[in-house]
Amino acid sequence: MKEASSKSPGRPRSAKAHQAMLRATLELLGEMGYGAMSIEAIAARAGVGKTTIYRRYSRKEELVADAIESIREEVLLPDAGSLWADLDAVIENAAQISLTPIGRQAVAMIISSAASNPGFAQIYWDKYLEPRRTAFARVIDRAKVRGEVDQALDPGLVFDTLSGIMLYALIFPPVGQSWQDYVRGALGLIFKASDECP
Amino acid sequence: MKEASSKSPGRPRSAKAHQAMLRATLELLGEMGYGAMSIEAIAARAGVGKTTIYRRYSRKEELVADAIESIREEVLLPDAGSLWADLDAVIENAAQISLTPIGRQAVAMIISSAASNPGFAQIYWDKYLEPRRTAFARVIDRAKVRGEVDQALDPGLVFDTLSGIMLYALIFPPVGQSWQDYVRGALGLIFKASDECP
DNA sequence: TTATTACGATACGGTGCGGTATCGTAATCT
DNA sequence: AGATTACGATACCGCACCGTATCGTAATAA
Repeated sequence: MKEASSKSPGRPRSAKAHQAMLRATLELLGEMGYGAMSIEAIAARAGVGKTTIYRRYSRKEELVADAIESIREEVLLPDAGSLWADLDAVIENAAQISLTPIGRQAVAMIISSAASNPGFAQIYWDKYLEPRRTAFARVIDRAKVRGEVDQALDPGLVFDTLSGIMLYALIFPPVGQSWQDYVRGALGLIFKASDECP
Repeated sequence: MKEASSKSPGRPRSAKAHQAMLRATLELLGEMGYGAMSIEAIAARAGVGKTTIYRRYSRKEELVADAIESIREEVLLPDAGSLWADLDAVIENAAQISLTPIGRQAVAMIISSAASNPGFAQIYWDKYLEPRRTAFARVIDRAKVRGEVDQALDPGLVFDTLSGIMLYALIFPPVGQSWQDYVRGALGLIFKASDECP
């Protein structure tokens, strides 16, 4: 009734239970962080038995990696008409995701376990950063066509710098200014340069 | 023989034991991260009794906060003659600290617990970032005197952006390029702008 | 000296979690 | 139908840790 695959006999694995445990994993990750998270707590939150989790994952890292990987999203950055209108869309998109508890804890986990478990950083890169980096390159391309920025500007480097300042502002929230405005100001530092400096 | 204070009678608290537990805390923080660190392990590593720790700190966060706070360092940025020579000194200084296991875990801890325990971020700001931010402002001032950058350039904003890209490069190490060179390239993005755009 | 406090070491009960096993039930294949 | 596999629930053992208490010893003040 759920998964009409074929192969083996017996009751098939419940997609519902699987989704519930991934969801609970993300919730708890956001609430308490990777280290403090227990399989028992995840099972309880998801309303599934521990067995059902252990049947799928043998280690916590596998579960968490899969949970993060399950976050699929579209990165849509339609042409807003001008460089800054496009940039505002980029900032807003990032704000709605990175300012989330899950986003915070995911980043913290990546940094903390970068040495012992580089897989987390890879997943985060593949699933989150890389698509945005590609989309951002298109924004810069459009700006180049419009003559708004230097033709030689490296989109990847700009994206990394932008990501950096966003991350920084996430940890040390600006005072007397919105997160978005602050990021916009830092971005101005870069694009004042590549305007047109003949 | 250790702390010749006055007041109360009885054996005074051992400065040696105190220092040993702070040191062990930093070591273990770098090795396994905040969450996985136990008081028992700290006591064992420091060669002190658990009692001796509990007599001073009632919670792990207090101990860790104090340990991080105990890292005192001078931030010396002597005039190296040119803007880029000064900047190289800044980058090198940051590299030697942030690329350390302790530095990594400290940052991870701050991000992870930023919501539940803003004290960590505050300590990091006061003890690490703020002194560097001030020192960096002097670097920019010198560059302004030399006419190397725009007079209106905001030193704080530049510093934040620089810190951001450093943090980003810490999480996602550049490939085929040293950390320092990568940061230098990103910095070029900013200072190409404020060179002299007449 | 005596009183007082800290020390390292060890032991203790309590708790939470890991990971496995078991149970009765539910879903699916042949 | 019967075989097979997954399910949620629960119990279980073992372990690591927490936080406190206790012990004999060391260091200091009066």
